[in-house]
Amino acid sequence: MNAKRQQLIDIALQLFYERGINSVGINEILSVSGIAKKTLYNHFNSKEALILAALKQRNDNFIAWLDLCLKKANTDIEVVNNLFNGLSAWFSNTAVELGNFRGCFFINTSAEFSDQNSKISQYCREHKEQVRQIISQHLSTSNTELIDTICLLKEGAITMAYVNHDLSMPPKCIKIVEKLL
Amino acid sequence: MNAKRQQLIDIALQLFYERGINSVGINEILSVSGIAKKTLYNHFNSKEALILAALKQRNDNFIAWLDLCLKKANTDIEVVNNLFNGLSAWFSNTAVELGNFRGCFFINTSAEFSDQNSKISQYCREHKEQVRQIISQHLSTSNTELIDTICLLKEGAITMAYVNHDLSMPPKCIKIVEKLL
DNA sequence: CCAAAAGTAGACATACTTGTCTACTTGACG
DNA sequence: CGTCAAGTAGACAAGTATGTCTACTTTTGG
Repeated sequence: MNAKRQQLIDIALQLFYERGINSVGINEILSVSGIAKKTLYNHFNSKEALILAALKQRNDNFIAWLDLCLKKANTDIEVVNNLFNGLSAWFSNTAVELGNFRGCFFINTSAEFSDQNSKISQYCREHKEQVRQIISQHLSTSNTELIDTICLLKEGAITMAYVNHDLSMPPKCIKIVEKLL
Repeated sequence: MNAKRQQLIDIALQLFYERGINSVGINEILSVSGIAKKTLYNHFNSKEALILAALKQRNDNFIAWLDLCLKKANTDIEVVNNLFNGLSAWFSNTAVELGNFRGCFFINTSAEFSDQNSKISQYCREHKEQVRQIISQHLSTSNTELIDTICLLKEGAITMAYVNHDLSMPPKCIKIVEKLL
């Protein structure tokens, strides 16, 4: 049954994102989901495989949410507005699809796994690349300098929201991009 | 003896920064340092106390390095240059005082400790506040918008260097600030 | 309707975690 | 030179981690 598999992924993602991957054990995922250990190891070879599935799930959710945000925009400046207003909504837990804000799952996961060649770290990198692609797709220009700037501001805003508890950056990001155009 | 205490802090900081706090056990710190467990628990009540001491040590190192970087500047634009050139040096392991780059120790630690009210998360926040203060001190303006922008770009550059393996952001940050002035 | 697949419960192996404690040794200093 | 703090080595307690395995039950499809 794939339902059990999906259930495991969903609960693992929620717990991993809420508390960090290394702070959540297999046994907790099992007791919360009410699924047997054998079933988990039928679907996933190891905890790492489950982590990768949870990362992929989060990536899918995030990309879908972002795409929806940016799709509504008609001009480049609207794309920028929608991106940073979207971040604001995420930070203040208004974006239901993304769950309670606890920073970027991929930044957090990179921080936990120091081996930069591990599949996990690589996947985090790929996620960031995909996000960049989505942003790029919705902009009419292929000005890489501008896209770099937007990504830079985005990462800064996420980090400051999580670490500094400063949620006020997204509007400032919009102003900065406006000035640069 | 305070020498043993300092030795424990130094080795703990190195291992914690290299591999993440939750991935490094007390026993490893002891075997690497060659210090007895009793001695560690004479100086620190718990692993958490050692973590806090390591965070403080890193904060001291980082602030000293940053202050030295910025001190050499005579104008605001030079301050900005020195800041981001300093980050470049850090990312490419040219800033010996900061060790091999593995992202920002405080961002990484925040990611590992989900409880935002814990002393550890609070200390990470305080570190970011101190860094902002240092930058602010070296600038002639007290334009908070500008300081926000610089901090935003700084956090973005650190995150992209670590997660994306993109070390090229600092020069771009300088250009962005120049355009905004 | 029955066989195969997929589920459950949970004991178990093995390894590692933090923190305590005993018994012994070393070194600094009045 | 002897006392006492500070160090060492490491066994131990109690808990947790991942992953395996047995034995049993439920679901499902031909």
